[in-house]
Amino acid sequence: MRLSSFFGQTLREVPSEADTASYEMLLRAGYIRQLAAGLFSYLPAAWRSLRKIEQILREEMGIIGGQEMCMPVVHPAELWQESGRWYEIGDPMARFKDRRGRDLVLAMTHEEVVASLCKTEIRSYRQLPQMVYHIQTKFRDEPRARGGLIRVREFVMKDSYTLDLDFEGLQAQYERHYDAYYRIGARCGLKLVAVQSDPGMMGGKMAHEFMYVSPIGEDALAICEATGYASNLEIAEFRKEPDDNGPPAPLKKIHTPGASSIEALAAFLGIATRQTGKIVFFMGNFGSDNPEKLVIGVVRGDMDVNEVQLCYQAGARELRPAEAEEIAVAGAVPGYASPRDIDRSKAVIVVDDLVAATTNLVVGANEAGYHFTGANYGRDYEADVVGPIAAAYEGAPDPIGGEPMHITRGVEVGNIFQLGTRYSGSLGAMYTDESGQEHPIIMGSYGIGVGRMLACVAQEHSDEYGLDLPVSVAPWHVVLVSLARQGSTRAKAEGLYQSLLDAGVEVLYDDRDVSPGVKFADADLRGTPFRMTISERSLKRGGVEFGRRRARKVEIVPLHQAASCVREAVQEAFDDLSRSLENLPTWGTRKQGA
RNA sequence: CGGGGCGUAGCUCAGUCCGGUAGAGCACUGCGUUUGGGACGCAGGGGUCGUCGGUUCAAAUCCGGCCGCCCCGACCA
Repeated sequence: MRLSSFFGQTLREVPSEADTASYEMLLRAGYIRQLAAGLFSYLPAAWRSLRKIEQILREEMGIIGGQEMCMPVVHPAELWQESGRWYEIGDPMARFKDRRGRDLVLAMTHEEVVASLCKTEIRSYRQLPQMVYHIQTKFRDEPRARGGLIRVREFVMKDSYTLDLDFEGLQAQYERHYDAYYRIGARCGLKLVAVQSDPGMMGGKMAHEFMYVSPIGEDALAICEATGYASNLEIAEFRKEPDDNGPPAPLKKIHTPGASSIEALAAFLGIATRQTGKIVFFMGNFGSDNPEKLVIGVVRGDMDVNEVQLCYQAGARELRPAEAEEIAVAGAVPGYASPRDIDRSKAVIVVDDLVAATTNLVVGANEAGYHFTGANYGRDYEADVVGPIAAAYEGAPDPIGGEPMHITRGVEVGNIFQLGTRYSGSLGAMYTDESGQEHPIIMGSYGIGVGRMLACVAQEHSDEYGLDLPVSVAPWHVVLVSLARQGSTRAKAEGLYQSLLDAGVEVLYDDRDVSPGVKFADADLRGTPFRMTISERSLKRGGVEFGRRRARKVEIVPLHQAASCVREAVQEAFDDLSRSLENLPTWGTRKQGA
């Protein structure tokens, strides 16, 4: 590609909307342009990179037996009504009508379509297992897009779907995806970490997310290097040892004026926050048949509630923060709230298992300015559910070996879900077994965001000068900078460009009539891993300069060897990436709890 | 959806408080000088100041509605 006629300009100044390094660099390097919130155009540079990522996805899906296909972006509402997600998912699903008034949706994902296809395509156990995938646009009307390509509304995703006779088959395909996802990350030059995750609205029981660990990530992760435990904080467990607060003491009501927070209470009484109980209030949605109900969570004062776990333990579909009036209905007094004296018909009380096992906590008295000391579970208050609802925290002992966990952040690049019969059941995707019995197909679904992968690679592989992409993802292998001022040099540059093309090297040829500084700055920004410079000066020294992007030292390569030299360097770079595949985690070698 | 910020040239921003002929840098066009890390000079082109309405002799500026973008929170397959 000749830069003189290339579409996509670099920006010298940082666009004000750039909130992450990846976004800033992808904008400045002329890869992407925002059209509206969460909607991006991919300029030629980005498109080349995205197609390379897609090709890696195709190859790895092929290796584990996937067959590529393509399913529509627009779906009839009936399909989503049958699965129930038409009703479960609210605003994130974009809905519209066609000219006949028929309800349509923009695809958020394709479980329904796959299940629907299975109804006609899969009849017999002889046709299973199967694995299909496509690389297709999705739309999710996110309440708030951010981070450039990190969180967008329209995006391209590779999503694959496995179809099995039974859970053993599902497990096998799940494990193959687990391994493939690690390989995909490595081939893109990005280290990913698999963490256990919440199956959430996908249904099913086991799920992992493949995370790019970075402070820009939106998910919090609990990871223990020592034991290998790795989990999304949403479902992270940790080992709990109750403090020894002595044998149960009598319950005593005490005056605690102004101590309406845990910190103030602990300071007032001269005790540690861990000797108190913290009460939090949510409104739980318990499904269409039940009205909303107050959900009261109780954790130890030094801990926070894990909302996902509280929701699960309470048996609610979803939680939202409760309003003051809603709290008052059950008889609770915020700031001095107590698990005692709650109207149990109006609230679901969930007590953390650690709290239930700890004696003599200080809790509110449901009366402004008063608390109880010596509160003991079972004697002084009871719960509808006792379960783990406390959020893991920095240094919390991991559930396997009790080693301290580290809380970090990560971007979810991919995920794998064991769906089971969630969709095949509701949509009637059945197969007939040897004995003539019908069973729902056992499904799994597996996604990787293509644009998000590019964003993460860009985030990881950039410096103050711009992008420095891995050879597998960079739009071009090498940028050929011509500083030619004489016609004869220009002719040599043209010849070199042609010989690089002939050698199969992907070359961006800077043939523009601009100053050297501009060319070097753009070369640094655009992220090609190698740079070759031809000029009167280099020719005087015996050829052309060649080296890594921004290399301090460059080697002089004779003109006639230049193309093969680049080709070899590119091959070496690919070989390096291949070597990084050798010691990747796999399902078989993963540590317990990973 | 709640809280906050912003909307002026392709980009980054000044001008708004205190109403009175729309600005700068970068980018772009032409000419000349330059030429190994975002050169210089001269001459140009480009904006119904997000939008609709109100106040006023007069609105980028004051007031109100709406729209859009960004940040924090909520939400997130």
